[in-house]
Amino acid sequence: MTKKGKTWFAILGFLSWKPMSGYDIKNLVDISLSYFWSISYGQIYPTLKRLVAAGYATTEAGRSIGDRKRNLFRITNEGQKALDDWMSKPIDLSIQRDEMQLKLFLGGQRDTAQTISLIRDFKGQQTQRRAQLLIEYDETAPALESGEFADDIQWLEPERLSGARQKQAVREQTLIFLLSIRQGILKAEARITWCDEAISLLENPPYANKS
Amino acid sequence: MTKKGKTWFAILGFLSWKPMSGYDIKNLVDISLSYFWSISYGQIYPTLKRLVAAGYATTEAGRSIGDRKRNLFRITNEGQKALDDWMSKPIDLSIQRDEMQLKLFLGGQRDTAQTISLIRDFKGQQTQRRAQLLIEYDETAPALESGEFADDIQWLEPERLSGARQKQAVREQTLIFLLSIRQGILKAEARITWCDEAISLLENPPYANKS
DNA sequence: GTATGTATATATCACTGTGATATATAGTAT
DNA sequence: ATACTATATATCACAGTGATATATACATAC
Repeated sequence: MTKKGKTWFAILGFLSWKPMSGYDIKNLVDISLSYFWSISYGQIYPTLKRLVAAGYATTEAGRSIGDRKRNLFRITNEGQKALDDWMSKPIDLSIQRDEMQLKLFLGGQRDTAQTISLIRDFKGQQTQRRAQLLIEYDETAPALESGEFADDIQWLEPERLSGARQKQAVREQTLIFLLSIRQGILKAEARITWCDEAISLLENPPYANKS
Repeated sequence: MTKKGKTWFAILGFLSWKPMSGYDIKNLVDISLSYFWSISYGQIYPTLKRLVAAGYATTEAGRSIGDRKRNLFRITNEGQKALDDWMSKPIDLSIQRDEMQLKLFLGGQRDTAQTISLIRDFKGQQTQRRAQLLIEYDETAPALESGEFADDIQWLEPERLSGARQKQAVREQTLIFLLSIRQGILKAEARITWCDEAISLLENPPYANKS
Protein backbone atom coordinates (compact mmCIF):
# COMPACT_ATOMS: atom_id res chain seq x y z
CA MET A 1 0.00 0.00 0.00
CA THR A 2 1.42 3.36 -1.01
CA LYS A 3 2.21 5.91 1.63
CA LYS A 4 -0.45 8.56 2.11
CA GLY A 5 1.18 11.85 2.95
CA LYS A 6 -0.14 15.37 3.16
CA THR A 7 -0.07 15.86 -0.60
CA TRP A 8 -2.18 12.76 -1.08
CA PHE A 9 -4.93 14.10 1.19
CA ALA A 10 -4.56 17.67 -0.03
CA ILE A 11 -5.36 16.56 -3.57
CA LEU A 12 -8.15 14.30 -2.36
CA GLY A 13 -9.52 17.28 -0.44
CA PHE A 14 -9.58 19.49 -3.51
CA LEU A 15 -11.46 16.80 -5.43
CA SER A 16 -14.01 16.69 -2.62
CA TRP A 17 -15.13 20.19 -3.62
CA LYS A 18 -15.62 19.47 -7.28
CA PRO A 19 -14.10 17.29 -10.02
CA MET A 20 -10.84 18.81 -11.21
CA SER A 21 -7.95 18.27 -13.59
CA GLY A 22 -4.30 18.29 -12.56
CA TYR A 23 -3.99 21.71 -14.12
CA ASP A 24 -6.94 23.02 -12.07
CA ILE A 25 -5.33 21.77 -8.88
CA LYS A 26 -2.04 23.47 -9.65
CA ASN A 27 -3.81 26.76 -10.34
CA LEU A 28 -6.00 26.54 -7.27
CA VAL A 29 -3.01 26.06 -5.00
CA ASP A 30 -0.84 28.69 -6.68
CA ILE A 31 -3.57 31.34 -6.80
CA SER A 32 -5.72 30.82 -3.71
CA LEU A 33 -3.70 28.70 -1.30
CA SER A 34 -0.25 30.17 -1.76
CA TYR A 35 -0.26 31.58 1.77
CA PHE A 36 0.16 28.14 3.24
CA TRP A 37 0.53 25.49 0.54
CA SER A 38 2.54 24.63 -2.56
CA ILE A 39 2.46 21.73 -4.97
CA SER A 40 4.26 20.67 -8.14
CA TYR A 41 3.10 18.85 -11.25
CA GLY A 42 5.65 16.20 -10.47
CA GLN A 43 3.45 15.19 -7.54
CA ILE A 44 0.02 16.06 -8.89
CA TYR A 45 -0.11 13.77 -11.91
CA PRO A 46 1.40 10.67 -10.30
CA THR A 47 -0.77 11.15 -7.21
CA LEU A 48 -3.96 11.47 -9.28
CA LYS A 49 -3.07 8.18 -10.96
CA ARG A 50 -2.45 6.55 -7.59
CA LEU A 51 -5.74 7.89 -6.23
CA VAL A 52 -7.54 6.20 -9.12
CA ALA A 53 -5.58 2.98 -8.57
CA ALA A 54 -6.52 3.07 -4.88
CA GLY A 55 -10.20 3.48 -5.71
CA TYR A 56 -10.32 6.95 -4.14
CA ALA A 57 -11.07 8.71 -7.41
CA THR A 58 -12.34 8.04 -10.92
CA THR A 59 -11.19 9.71 -14.11
CA GLU A 60 -13.23 10.86 -17.05
CA ALA A 61 -12.56 12.82 -20.24
CA GLY A 62 -13.70 16.42 -20.11
CA ARG A 63 -13.74 19.50 -22.27
CA SER A 64 -13.05 23.08 -21.27
CA ILE A 65 -13.36 26.43 -23.05
CA GLY A 66 -12.15 26.18 -26.61
CA ASP A 67 -12.70 22.48 -26.78
CA ARG A 68 -9.43 21.66 -25.09
CA LYS A 69 -9.15 18.13 -23.82
CA ARG A 70 -8.72 17.60 -20.10
CA ASN A 71 -8.78 14.69 -17.68
CA LEU A 72 -11.25 15.26 -14.90
CA PHE A 73 -10.88 13.42 -11.59
CA ARG A 74 -13.83 12.77 -9.31
CA ILE A 75 -13.69 11.58 -5.68
CA THR A 76 -15.40 8.27 -4.82
CA ASN A 77 -17.32 7.40 -1.66
CA GLU A 78 -14.36 5.41 -0.47
CA GLY A 79 -12.13 8.40 -1.10
CA GLN A 80 -14.45 10.70 0.79
CA LYS A 81 -14.42 8.30 3.71
CA ALA A 82 -10.62 8.20 3.80
CA LEU A 83 -10.53 11.98 3.59
CA ASP A 84 -12.98 12.40 6.47
CA ASP A 85 -10.84 10.08 8.54
CA TRP A 86 -7.67 12.09 7.87
CA MET A 87 -9.44 15.39 8.47
CA SER A 88 -10.33 14.40 12.02
CA LYS A 89 -6.75 13.49 12.92
CA PRO A 90 -4.70 16.00 14.95
CA ILE A 91 -2.27 18.26 13.13
CA ASP A 92 1.15 16.74 12.60
CA LEU A 93 3.79 19.16 13.87
CA SER A 94 7.04 18.61 12.03
CA ILE A 95 10.09 20.83 12.37
CA GLN A 96 9.99 23.83 10.09
CA ARG A 97 13.43 24.69 8.77
CA ASP A 98 14.35 28.29 9.36
CA GLU A 99 17.24 29.67 7.33
CA MET A 100 17.36 32.90 9.35
CA GLN A 101 17.90 30.93 12.56
CA LEU A 102 20.54 28.75 10.92
CA LYS A 103 22.49 31.77 9.72
CA LEU A 104 22.23 33.39 13.13
CA PHE A 105 23.55 30.22 14.68
CA LEU A 106 26.42 29.85 12.22
CA GLY A 107 27.43 33.48 11.97
CA GLY A 108 26.09 35.31 14.99
CA GLN A 109 29.24 34.91 16.99
CA ARG A 110 31.74 35.04 14.16
CA ASP A 111 30.48 38.16 12.43
CA THR A 112 27.92 40.07 14.45
CA ALA A 113 27.78 43.05 12.12
CA GLN A 114 26.91 40.93 9.10
CA THR A 115 24.34 38.98 11.10
CA ILE A 116 22.62 42.19 12.19
CA SER A 117 22.56 43.32 8.59
CA LEU A 118 20.92 40.03 7.59
CA ILE A 119 18.32 40.39 10.31
CA ARG A 120 17.56 43.91 9.12
CA ASP A 121 17.01 42.62 5.59
CA PHE A 122 14.81 39.85 6.95
CA LYS A 123 12.78 42.37 8.92
CA GLY A 124 12.33 44.37 5.74
CA GLN A 125 11.03 41.30 3.91
CA GLN A 126 8.59 40.51 6.68
CA THR A 127 7.40 44.10 6.97
CA GLN A 128 6.69 44.15 3.26
CA ARG A 129 4.90 40.83 3.43
CA ARG A 130 2.77 42.06 6.31
CA ALA A 131 1.81 45.18 4.35
CA GLN A 132 0.89 43.06 1.32
CA LEU A 133 -1.27 40.75 3.41
CA LEU A 134 -3.05 43.69 5.06
CA ILE A 135 -3.98 44.99 1.60
CA GLU A 136 -5.26 41.57 0.57
CA TYR A 137 -7.23 41.33 3.78
CA ASP A 138 -8.92 44.68 3.12
CA GLU A 139 -9.69 43.69 -0.46
CA THR A 140 -11.25 40.42 0.63
CA ALA A 141 -13.20 41.58 3.68
CA PRO A 142 -16.07 43.37 1.87
CA ALA A 143 -17.36 40.01 0.59
CA LEU A 144 -18.22 39.15 4.18
CA GLU A 145 -20.94 41.80 3.97
CA SER A 146 -21.88 41.71 0.31
CA GLY A 147 -21.73 37.98 -0.27
CA GLU A 148 -19.99 38.62 -3.57
CA PHE A 149 -16.36 38.05 -4.43
CA ALA A 150 -14.20 40.78 -5.87
CA ASP A 151 -13.38 40.22 -9.55
CA ASP A 152 -10.04 38.54 -9.28
CA ILE A 153 -10.68 36.12 -6.43
CA GLN A 154 -10.52 32.49 -7.50
CA TRP A 155 -12.31 30.08 -5.29
CA LEU A 156 -13.47 26.57 -4.78
CA GLU A 157 -17.12 26.32 -5.68
CA PRO A 158 -18.68 22.92 -5.00
CA GLU A 159 -21.49 23.84 -7.33
CA ARG A 160 -23.35 26.90 -8.43
CA LEU A 161 -26.00 27.74 -5.91
CA SER A 162 -28.73 30.28 -6.42
CA GLY A 163 -29.53 33.55 -4.69
CA ALA A 164 -29.38 33.67 -0.93
CA ARG A 165 -27.65 30.29 -0.54
CA GLN A 166 -24.92 31.37 -2.95
CA LYS A 167 -24.34 34.56 -0.96
CA GLN A 168 -24.22 32.64 2.29
CA ALA A 169 -21.65 30.26 0.82
CA VAL A 170 -19.53 33.18 -0.32
CA ARG A 171 -19.64 34.68 3.17
CA GLU A 172 -18.54 31.40 4.76
CA GLN A 173 -15.69 30.96 2.30
CA THR A 174 -14.61 34.56 2.78
CA LEU A 175 -14.38 34.09 6.53
CA ILE A 176 -12.06 31.13 6.07
CA PHE A 177 -9.98 32.98 3.51
CA LEU A 178 -9.64 35.94 5.88
CA LEU A 179 -8.52 33.63 8.67
CA SER A 180 -5.74 32.24 6.53
CA ILE A 181 -4.55 35.75 5.62
CA ARG A 182 -4.74 36.67 9.30
CA GLN A 183 -2.45 33.74 10.12
CA GLY A 184 0.09 35.08 7.68
CA ILE A 185 -0.12 38.54 9.22
CA LEU A 186 0.35 37.22 12.77
CA LYS A 187 3.31 35.10 11.64
CA ALA A 188 4.96 38.08 9.95
CA GLU A 189 4.38 40.24 13.02
CA ALA A 190 5.92 37.61 15.30
CA ARG A 191 8.99 37.57 13.06
CA ILE A 192 9.22 41.37 13.03
CA THR A 193 9.04 41.42 16.84
CA TRP A 194 11.81 38.83 16.96
CA CYS A 195 14.00 40.87 14.61
CA ASP A 196 13.69 43.93 16.85
CA GLU A 197 14.59 41.92 19.94
CA ALA A 198 17.49 40.21 18.19
CA ILE A 199 19.00 43.40 16.78
CA SER A 200 18.70 45.11 20.14
CA LEU A 201 20.37 42.25 22.02
CA LEU A 202 23.13 41.76 19.46
CA GLU A 203 23.93 45.48 19.43
CA ASN A 204 23.82 45.82 23.19
CA PRO A 205 24.52 42.43 24.69
CA PRO A 206 23.60 42.04 28.36
CA TYR A 207 27.23 41.38 29.23
CA ALA A 208 30.41 43.38 28.85
CA ASN A 209 31.52 43.45 25.21
CA LYS A 210 35.06 42.35 24.61
CA SER A 211 36.94 44.31 21.96
CA MET B 1 28.25 21.08 -10.88
CA THR B 2 26.05 19.74 -8.13
CA LYS B 3 23.30 21.92 -6.77
CA LYS B 4 24.11 23.66 -3.48
CA GLY B 5 21.03 23.81 -1.32
CA LYS B 6 20.51 24.71 2.29
CA THR B 7 21.67 21.34 3.57
CA TRP B 8 24.93 21.73 1.66
CA PHE B 9 25.72 25.04 3.39
CA ALA B 10 24.33 23.95 6.73
CA ILE B 11 26.84 21.08 6.84
CA LEU B 12 29.63 23.31 5.56
CA GLY B 13 28.71 25.78 8.30
CA PHE B 14 28.98 23.14 11.02
CA LEU B 15 32.41 22.15 9.73
CA SER B 16 33.45 25.80 9.95
CA TRP B 17 33.22 25.55 13.75
CA LYS B 18 35.35 22.48 14.08
CA PRO B 19 36.14 19.26 12.19
CA MET B 20 33.30 16.81 12.64
CA SER B 21 32.07 13.37 11.63
CA GLY B 22 28.69 12.67 10.08
CA TYR B 23 27.56 11.29 13.40
CA ASP B 24 28.61 14.50 15.19
CA ILE B 25 26.59 16.58 12.74
CA LYS B 26 23.47 14.48 13.23
CA ASN B 27 23.77 14.80 17.00
CA LEU B 28 24.44 18.51 16.92
CA VAL B 29 21.34 19.17 14.86
CA ASP B 30 19.09 16.81 16.81
CA ILE B 31 20.21 18.05 20.22
CA SER B 32 20.98 21.74 19.83
CA LEU B 33 19.30 22.89 16.63
CA SER B 34 16.05 20.99 16.78
CA TYR B 35 14.06 24.20 17.24
CA PHE B 36 14.66 25.19 13.66
CA TRP B 37 16.54 22.50 11.77
CA SER B 38 16.49 18.81 10.95
CA ILE B 39 18.75 16.56 8.94
CA SER B 40 18.98 12.87 8.05
CA TYR B 41 21.91 10.54 7.56
CA GLY B 42 20.67 10.00 4.05
CA GLN B 43 21.74 13.54 3.28
CA ILE B 44 24.72 13.91 5.62
CA TYR B 45 26.97 11.16 4.31
CA PRO B 46 26.45 11.80 0.59
CA THR B 47 26.82 15.55 1.12
CA LEU B 48 30.08 15.13 3.05
CA LYS B 49 31.43 13.09 0.14
CA ARG B 50 30.34 15.74 -2.33
CA LEU B 51 31.92 18.49 -0.23
CA VAL B 52 35.24 16.65 -0.42
CA ALA B 53 34.80 16.11 -4.16
CA ALA B 54 34.10 19.84 -4.59
CA GLY B 55 37.24 20.77 -2.66
CA TYR B 56 35.26 22.37 0.14
CA ALA B 57 36.35 19.85 2.76
CA THR B 58 39.03 17.27 3.42
CA THR B 59 38.61 13.99 5.21
CA GLU B 60 40.91 12.31 7.68
CA ALA B 61 40.77 9.26 9.93
CA GLY B 62 40.09 10.09 13.53
CA ARG B 63 39.68 8.32 16.84
CA SER B 64 37.22 9.06 19.58
CA ILE B 65 36.76 7.82 23.11
CA GLY B 66 37.30 4.09 23.28
CA ASP B 67 39.37 4.04 20.16
CA ARG B 68 36.36 3.98 17.88
CA LYS B 69 37.12 4.82 14.28
CA ARG B 70 35.54 7.91 12.79
CA ASN B 71 35.88 9.94 9.64
CA LEU B 72 36.58 13.55 10.42
CA PHE B 73 35.79 16.26 7.87
CA ARG B 74 37.59 19.57 7.86
CA ILE B 75 36.60 22.69 5.91
CA THR B 76 39.09 24.08 3.36
CA ASN B 77 39.83 27.73 2.58
CA GLU B 78 37.80 27.38 -0.58
CA GLY B 79 34.93 25.95 1.42
CA GLN B 80 35.10 28.79 3.93
CA LYS B 81 35.00 31.30 1.09
CA ALA B 82 31.91 29.66 -0.42
CA LEU B 83 30.27 29.60 3.00
CA ASP B 84 31.00 33.28 3.64
CA ASP B 85 29.46 34.08 0.30
CA TRP B 86 26.27 32.17 1.08
CA MET B 87 26.06 33.61 4.57
CA SER B 88 25.85 37.15 3.21
CA LYS B 89 22.98 36.33 0.84
CA PRO B 90 19.46 37.34 1.88
CA ILE B 91 17.19 34.74 3.42
CA ASP B 92 15.27 32.69 0.90
CA LEU B 93 11.59 32.78 1.83
CA SER B 94 9.89 29.67 0.55
CA ILE B 95 6.30 28.77 1.32
CA GLN B 96 5.92 26.91 4.60
CA ARG B 97 3.23 24.26 4.35
CA ASP B 98 0.67 24.55 7.10
CA GLU B 99 -1.55 21.52 7.69
CA MET B 100 -3.82 23.45 10.09
CA GLN B 101 -4.59 26.01 7.39
CA LEU B 102 -5.17 23.30 4.79
CA LYS B 103 -7.65 21.50 7.02
CA LEU B 104 -9.42 24.74 7.81
CA PHE B 105 -9.68 25.43 4.10
CA LEU B 106 -10.94 21.97 3.23
CA GLY B 107 -13.26 21.44 6.15
CA GLY B 108 -14.12 24.82 7.62
CA GLN B 109 -17.28 25.23 5.62
CA ARG B 110 -18.31 21.60 5.44
CA ASP B 111 -17.99 20.73 9.11
CA THR B 112 -17.48 23.74 11.34
CA ALA B 113 -17.82 21.83 14.61
CA GLN B 114 -15.04 19.40 13.71
CA THR B 115 -12.84 22.23 12.49
CA ILE B 116 -13.25 24.11 15.76
CA SER B 117 -12.35 20.94 17.63
CA LEU B 118 -9.18 20.60 15.51
CA ILE B 119 -8.23 24.20 16.21
CA ARG B 120 -8.70 23.62 19.94
CA ASP B 121 -6.36 20.61 19.78
CA PHE B 122 -3.88 22.68 17.82
CA LYS B 123 -4.04 25.43 20.41
CA GLY B 124 -3.35 22.86 23.10
CA GLN B 125 -0.27 21.65 21.24
CA GLN B 126 1.03 25.17 20.82
CA THR B 127 0.34 26.10 24.43
CA GLN B 128 2.29 23.08 25.58
CA ARG B 129 5.14 23.87 23.22
CA ARG B 130 5.27 27.43 24.48
CA ALA B 131 5.44 26.22 28.09
CA GLN B 132 8.25 23.82 27.20
CA LEU B 133 10.23 26.55 25.46
CA LEU B 134 9.80 28.91 28.41
CA ILE B 135 11.29 26.27 30.70
CA GLU B 136 14.23 25.76 28.34
CA TYR B 137 14.71 29.49 28.15
CA ASP B 138 14.91 29.80 31.92
CA GLU B 139 17.31 26.87 32.13
CA THR B 140 19.61 28.41 29.53
CA ALA B 141 19.52 32.04 30.63
CA PRO B 142 21.78 31.75 33.71
CA ALA B 143 24.79 31.03 31.48
CA LEU B 144 24.50 34.59 30.19
CA GLU B 145 25.65 35.72 33.65
CA SER B 146 27.85 32.85 34.75
CA GLY B 147 29.55 32.12 31.45
CA GLU B 148 29.13 28.41 32.15
CA PHE B 149 26.75 26.01 30.46
CA ALA B 150 24.36 23.87 32.41
CA ASP B 151 25.36 20.19 32.42
CA ASP B 152 23.25 18.92 29.56
CA ILE B 153 23.78 21.67 27.02
CA GLN B 154 25.66 20.50 23.96
CA TRP B 155 27.30 23.17 21.96
CA LEU B 156 29.57 24.00 19.11
CA GLU B 157 33.01 24.77 20.44
CA PRO B 158 35.48 25.94 17.81
CA GLU B 159 38.24 25.15 20.22
CA ARG B 160 38.86 25.06 23.91
CA LEU B 161 39.68 28.52 25.13
CA SER B 162 40.98 29.38 28.55
CA GLY B 163 39.59 31.40 31.39
CA ALA B 164 37.93 34.71 30.63
CA ARG B 165 37.85 34.17 26.87
CA GLN B 166 36.07 30.86 27.34
CA LYS B 167 33.45 32.51 29.53
CA GLN B 168 32.95 35.29 27.03
CA ALA B 169 32.46 32.74 24.24
CA VAL B 170 29.89 30.90 26.33
CA ARG B 171 27.98 34.14 26.93
CA GLU B 172 27.92 34.94 23.22
CA GLN B 173 26.71 31.47 22.31
CA THR B 174 24.08 31.56 25.02
CA LEU B 175 22.69 34.81 23.68
CA ILE B 176 22.24 33.26 20.25
CA PHE B 177 20.70 30.13 21.71
CA LEU B 178 18.25 32.23 23.73
CA LEU B 179 17.29 34.15 20.60
CA SER B 180 16.42 30.93 18.79
CA ILE B 181 14.27 29.76 21.70
CA ARG B 182 12.64 33.18 21.78
CA GLN B 183 11.74 32.79 18.10
CA GLY B 184 9.97 29.54 18.90
CA ILE B 185 8.07 31.16 21.74
CA LEU B 186 6.92 34.08 19.59
CA LYS B 187 5.85 31.71 16.83
CA ALA B 188 3.82 29.59 19.24
CA GLU B 189 2.22 32.69 20.72
CA ALA B 190 1.24 33.96 17.28
CA ARG B 191 -0.43 30.61 16.60
CA ILE B 192 -2.26 30.65 19.92
CA THR B 193 -3.56 34.15 19.18
CA TRP B 194 -4.74 32.95 15.78
CA CYS B 195 -6.53 29.96 17.32
CA ASP B 196 -8.46 32.23 19.68
CA GLU B 197 -9.49 34.54 16.85
CA ALA B 198 -10.43 31.65 14.60
CA ILE B 199 -12.54 29.85 17.21
CA SER B 200 -14.31 33.06 18.10
CA LEU B 201 -15.12 33.91 14.48
CA LEU B 202 -16.21 30.39 13.56
CA GLU B 203 -18.47 30.16 16.60
CA ASN B 204 -19.95 33.61 16.11
CA PRO B 205 -19.59 34.50 12.45
CA PRO B 206 -20.05 38.19 11.62
CA TYR B 207 -23.06 37.34 9.47
CA ALA B 208 -26.39 35.69 10.18
CA ASN B 209 -25.97 31.95 10.66
CA LYS B 210 -28.14 29.86 8.39
CA SER B 211 -29.90 26.85 9.94
C1' DG C 1 32.46 -14.08 32.76
C1' DT C 2 28.77 -13.38 29.62
C1' DA C 3 24.58 -11.63 28.13
C1' DT C 4 22.00 -7.45 27.32
C1' DG C 5 21.49 -2.96 26.33
C1' DT C 6 23.07 1.53 24.88
C1' DA C 7 26.06 4.88 22.45
C1' DT C 8 29.09 5.50 18.64
C1' DA C 9 29.69 5.31 13.78
C1' DT C 10 28.75 4.65 8.72
C1' DA C 11 25.85 3.57 5.02
C1' DT C 12 21.95 2.60 1.84
C1' DC C 13 17.11 2.09 0.19
C1' DA C 14 12.48 3.23 -1.16
C1' DC C 15 9.94 6.79 -1.08
C1' DT C 16 8.05 11.84 -1.04
C1' DG C 17 8.38 16.14 -3.08
C1' DT C 18 10.62 20.13 -6.08
C1' DG C 19 11.94 22.78 -10.05
C1' DA C 20 12.90 22.70 -14.55
C1' DT C 21 11.77 21.44 -18.79
C1' DA C 22 9.41 19.28 -22.94
C1' DT C 23 5.41 18.93 -25.67
C1' DA C 24 1.13 20.20 -27.86
C1' DT C 25 -2.85 23.10 -28.87
C1' DA C 26 -6.10 27.06 -28.91
C1' DG C 27 -6.98 31.80 -28.35
C1' DT C 28 -5.14 36.77 -28.49
C1' DA C 29 -2.39 40.54 -29.97
C1' DT C 30 0.80 42.80 -33.25
C1' DA D 1 1.44 35.44 -40.64
C1' DT D 2 3.87 35.68 -36.41
C1' DA D 3 4.53 35.67 -31.75
C1' DC D 4 2.84 35.35 -27.36
C1' DT D 5 -0.01 33.65 -23.63
C1' DA D 6 -3.04 30.27 -21.36
C1' DT D 7 -4.45 25.57 -21.14
C1' DA D 8 -3.11 20.91 -20.36
C1' DT D 9 -0.23 16.70 -19.44
C1' DA D 10 3.98 14.56 -18.40
C1' DT D 11 8.74 13.33 -17.00
C1' DC D 12 13.51 13.89 -15.22
C1' DA D 13 17.31 14.74 -12.07
C1' DC D 14 17.78 15.94 -7.84
C1' DA D 15 16.88 17.18 -2.66
C1' DG D 16 15.56 15.34 1.46
C1' DT D 17 13.18 11.70 4.85
C1' DG D 18 12.57 7.74 7.66
C1' DA D 19 13.61 3.29 8.23
C1' DT D 20 16.74 -0.05 8.46
C1' DA D 21 21.27 -2.76 8.37
C1' DT D 22 25.74 -3.32 10.10
C1' DA D 23 29.57 -3.22 13.32
C1' DT D 24 32.02 -2.15 17.54
C1' DA D 25 32.96 -0.62 22.31
C1' DC D 26 31.48 0.54 26.68
C1' DA D 27 28.18 -0.08 30.86
C1' DT D 28 25.47 -2.78 33.67
C1' DA D 29 23.18 -6.68 35.53
C1' DC D 30 23.03 -11.38 36.54
